[in-house]
Amino acid sequence: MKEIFAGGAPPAPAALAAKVRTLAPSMTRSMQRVAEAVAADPAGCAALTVTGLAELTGTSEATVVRTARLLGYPGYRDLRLALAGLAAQQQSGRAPAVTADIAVDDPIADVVAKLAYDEQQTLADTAAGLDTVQLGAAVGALAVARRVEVYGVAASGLVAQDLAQKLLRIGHVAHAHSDPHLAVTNAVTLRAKDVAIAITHSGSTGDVIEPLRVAFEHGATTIAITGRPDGLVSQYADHILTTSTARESELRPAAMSSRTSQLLVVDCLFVGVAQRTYETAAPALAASYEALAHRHRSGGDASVGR
Amino acid sequence: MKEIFAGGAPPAPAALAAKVRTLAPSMTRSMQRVAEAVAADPAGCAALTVTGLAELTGTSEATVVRTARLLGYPGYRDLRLALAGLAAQQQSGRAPAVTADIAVDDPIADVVAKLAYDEQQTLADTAAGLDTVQLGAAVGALAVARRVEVYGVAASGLVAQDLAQKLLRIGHVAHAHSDPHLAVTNAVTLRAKDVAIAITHSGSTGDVIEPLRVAFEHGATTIAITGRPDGLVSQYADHILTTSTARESELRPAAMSSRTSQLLVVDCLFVGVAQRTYETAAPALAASYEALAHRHRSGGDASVGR
DNA sequence: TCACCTTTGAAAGATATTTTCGGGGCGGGG
DNA sequence: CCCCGCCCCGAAAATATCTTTCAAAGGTGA
Repeated sequence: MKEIFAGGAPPAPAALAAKVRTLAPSMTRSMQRVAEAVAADPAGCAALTVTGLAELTGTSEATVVRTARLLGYPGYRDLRLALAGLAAQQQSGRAPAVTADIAVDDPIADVVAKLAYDEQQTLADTAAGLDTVQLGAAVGALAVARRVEVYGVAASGLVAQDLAQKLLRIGHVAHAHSDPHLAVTNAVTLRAKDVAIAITHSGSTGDVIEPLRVAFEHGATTIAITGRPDGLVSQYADHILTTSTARESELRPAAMSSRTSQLLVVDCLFVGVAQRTYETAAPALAASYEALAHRHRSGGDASVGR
Repeated sequence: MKEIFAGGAPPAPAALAAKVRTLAPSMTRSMQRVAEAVAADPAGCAALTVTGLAELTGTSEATVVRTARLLGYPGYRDLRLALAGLAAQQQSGRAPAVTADIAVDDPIADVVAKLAYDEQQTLADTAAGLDTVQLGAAVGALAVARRVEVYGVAASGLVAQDLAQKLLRIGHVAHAHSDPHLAVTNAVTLRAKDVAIAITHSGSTGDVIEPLRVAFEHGATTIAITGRPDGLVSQYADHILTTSTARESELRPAAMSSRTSQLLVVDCLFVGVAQRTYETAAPALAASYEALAHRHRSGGDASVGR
C-alpha cells in the first residue's frame, strides 16, 4: 500500500508545474510548501541538496523525499535531475532574444551572444545566396590555373591573403596583393590560363578594380567576390561570387559580417579546388602539416601542471 | 597551485560538447573514454551514478570524477545535473543534426552547405565556451592600454592583423607582427600598461609564445587567444581566451574553424573595447568611414549594365 | 636498463539521500 | 471538557553515492 498512487506515469519532463497544481490538494501542508518552492524556481531548487531544500522550505529531508515521490519520481535525486532539465529548457526558450542591435551598455555576455548570432546569420545568408553555378565555374578556372593573383585592401586584404595561403598549401601558385600599385604591375603580367580575383565588399574599391581590369584586358580569367554584384567591379569579372550584406550599426562595422561572408566563399573555393585537384592537393596538405610540426614545442600537450 | 586553471568559468550549460572537444587533447586515455561517452549520450549518462558510468566506460569512479572536474564542474554530481539539462534541451529543441564529413566527390552545393553549417557550429561552440570573465578582463586591459601588440603567424597572423586593423580604427595604437624576430624585438620595448596578445590555435607555436613571454616578463599585460588553454602559451598569459576546436578532416583543415573561432573572439574584444571607450571610439570610427569614402568610385551603385 | 613521472583503480573517508521511528497536533467520541 | 487514536512531521539511523587518498601499473627518456 506504500505504492505511489500517482501511478504508472514515468517521471514528468516539463509538465512539472501542472503536476504540482493537480496534486497540491492531496498534499499535506509541508509538502505543499516544498512543491510550491520547486514549481516557483526549478533552477534554484536544482542547485540545492535535500537538506538545503528542506531548510529553505522550513521542513525536513523526509518531507522533501515524500514530495518527490508524490510527484512521481523514485526519490529526490531524480526530481532534482528533472528540475535541472526543466531549468535548461526554460533558459534555452528565452534565448532568441538576441536579435536586438548591440548597445553601448550591453554586458559583455550579450555582446558575445549577439555577435555570434549575427555571424551565424551572415553565414546562412551567404550560403543561401551563393550562385553554385558561378562558384563551380570559378573553381574550374582555379583548378587549372597556372597562377593565381588575389587583390584586396584593408579587411578584404586579409581575406585575399587567407585565400592565397590556402591555395599555396595545396600546391598552387598564388599571391595576395594589398598594394594597389604593385597589384597593377602584377596584373600586367597575367595571361590566359591565369586567374585574377578581386575581393571588395563595396564593389567599387578603385584600388582593387584597377588590377582586375588590367588582368581582364590581358586575357586572364577574372573573378569578383563582392557584396554588390551590380558594382563597377563586375564589369571586369568573368565570374561573380556574391557575399551577403548584413545590416550594420555603429558598434558593428560592415567589415565584420562582410569578412565572415567573404571567408565562407573563400573556403568554398578552396575546398572546391582541393576536390578537383585531389591527387596533388592531398599530399601537399599532408606535407605542409608535417613541415610545420617542428614549429610547435613538444611540451604543448598533456602537461596540465606547470 | 595544481588547480585546474581552465576553471574560473562557471559550469557550462549547453556548451558541453564543445568543451569536450576543446579539452579532449589534454585528457588522458581513460578520461577521454569518459568524456566521449558523456558527449555521445548525455541523457543516458545522466541516468547513471558515478559507479555506473565508471563501469560503462571501463574505468574507475576516480577517473569519472577527475573528468567532471576537468570539464569545469565541482564534481560528478554537478556534471550529472548539467547532463540532464543538456538532454532536456536536445529533446525539446532542435535535432542534433549530425554533419557528414566533406567528401572528395561532394557536389559544390553540398560543400557550401556543409561548410556553412560547420562554421555556424563553430561560432556557437565558441560563444558558449568563451569565459566572459576573462573576456571582460581582457577588454578592460585593452581599453586602457597605451599600446597594443598582436602576435600571430600563418592563419593566426591574419587574425592578428584583423584585430590590429580594428583597434587602429577606433584610435588605439595597435600593431600585428608575423615576423618572429621582429616580434621579439618589439616585445622587449613593452612596459606596464601595454598589452600583448598572442594568437595560436595549437597553444604551442614557439614563434608566438616567445614574444609573449618577453612581453610578460617586461611587465606588460598579456592575453592568449588559443584553442588549447593548457598549452605552453598560457604560462605567460594574464588572460586566456579559449577558441573552439572543431573536428577536422583532410578536406577541412583545422585552419578553417580555428580562424572562424578566433575571429569571433577578436570581434568580441573589439566591440567590448569600443563600448568602454565610446567617447573616442565613435568619432574615430566615423572619421575612418569618411576618409575611405574617396577610395570608392562614385559609380559604384545602380549601374547594372555589364 | 633504470629512474622518474604520469596515469589509474581500490579502498577509505566524507556527503547526500533514504528509511525508520517516535513525538505531537487535531478531530471525534465519551 | 477530556481522552483516544490517526496521521503528519522531523530527528536520527541506515544506506547509497560521491570524493579523496594512496600505492601500484604503465610509460618515457637518459
